[in-house]
Amino acid sequence: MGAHQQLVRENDTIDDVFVVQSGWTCIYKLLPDGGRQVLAFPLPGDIVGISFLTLGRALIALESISEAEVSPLSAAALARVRANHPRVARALDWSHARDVAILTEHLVNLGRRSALVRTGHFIIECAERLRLLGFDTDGGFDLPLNQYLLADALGLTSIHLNRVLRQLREADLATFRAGKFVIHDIKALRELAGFDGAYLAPPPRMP
Amino acid sequence: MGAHQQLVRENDTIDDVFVVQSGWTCIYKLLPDGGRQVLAFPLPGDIVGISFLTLGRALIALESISEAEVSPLSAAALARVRANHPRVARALDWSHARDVAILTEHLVNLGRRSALVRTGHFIIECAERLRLLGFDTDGGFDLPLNQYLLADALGLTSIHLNRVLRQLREADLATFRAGKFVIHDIKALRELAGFDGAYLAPPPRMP
DNA sequence: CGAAAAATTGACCAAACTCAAGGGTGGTGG
DNA sequence: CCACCACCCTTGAGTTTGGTCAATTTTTCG
Repeated sequence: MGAHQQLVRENDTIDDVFVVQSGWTCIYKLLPDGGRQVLAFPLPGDIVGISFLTLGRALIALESISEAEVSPLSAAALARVRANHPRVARALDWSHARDVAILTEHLVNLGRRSALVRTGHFIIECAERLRLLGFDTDGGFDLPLNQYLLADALGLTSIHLNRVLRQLREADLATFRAGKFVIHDIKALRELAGFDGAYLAPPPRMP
Repeated sequence: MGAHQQLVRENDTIDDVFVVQSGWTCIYKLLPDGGRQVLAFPLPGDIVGISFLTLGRALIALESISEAEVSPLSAAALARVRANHPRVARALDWSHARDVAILTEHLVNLGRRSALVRTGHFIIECAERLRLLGFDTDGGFDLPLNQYLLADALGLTSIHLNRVLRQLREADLATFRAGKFVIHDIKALRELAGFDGAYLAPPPRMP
């Protein structure tokens, strides 16, 4: 599927979850005044919409932001796999718990961190998530977003985000250009962000 | 149990969930700089910590803020009740999905709403949640918090929250005093907040 | 090449924070 | 009964952070 395809709209009735197989996606909510808050960027392996099966309808929208593969999975199929494969069921539970942990950290980010620290935290989180997926993020990583989308995730205007990115660049911490983050000094960036990756850690013992 | 009792600290290892039976509680995260972000105020009937069973340890802290009853429930007991009572299992799923929806709305609140609108939204949400629990919130409701805690929930300083509360009072929308909100004009407040309560709605058909 | 999208910048403004000082209020012990 | 203390609330003055408006430049892509 191409970039910028809408897979779920707010208030859609839902019978499937969506399994991201490759590429970048985002989930968001719109506001009456036209604003948008990006809630998360589900990555390959992530499952979107588990809770909306229970609620009966989507409270958020889902969109691809790069070329992406996203597979719908019916509630019935999900229930079957859960029933027949306890280890998979546990993995699903863990995945969902981690999603909530990421959402929670995002909330903290918006509520209690300055634009600069918040942006730094976001960068480290992305790098860490990609690293756990097996990507090498030492020097940086692809993040195929424009600054509008990034700003909507970070609760900033795109203009202010632009200035924050310049600060990061001028402090030789990280550079964002053409959909790529280059990290110059990950140690300093982690320190700036006060990053504690415990919420991303895989479970103690999992298949 | 009395007010201001800590039930779970961040990073505690966890074998139980906590069922709030009566009173007000809050869950929060602390920041390296001493700041605090309150994530939610679980009310009677809410269950705290389901996802931490899966993760093995708590990523948040839980505290009572008023006189409250909170019952621990072991993972084993929870699994048993799930297995034996499908309707209860469904209710638990729904409750958890709703918690995530509330968290999500809180995130939107912090990311994209002004202090005034955000505070208004919070008030309406509380009133609505209490109403769904059977309380009469037409004129207002008890909210046994101090302004520090409320500010930490809303991502504001207590000083600024105080000014926002004054604005609400002077606009004849709502008054907060001595742990009570009095709502003067709920219609106008809803409008101010752009409140859409869909995320709180009970499921289409539930026991 | 040329149009559209995205990024960047400047000047100015508004929202929210900081610092500092008072005021209430309820509880406790003298 | 009152003085005192702890905790919370309130307000003012000044600063900082982030937002708004309005260009201009750069990049992307057909």
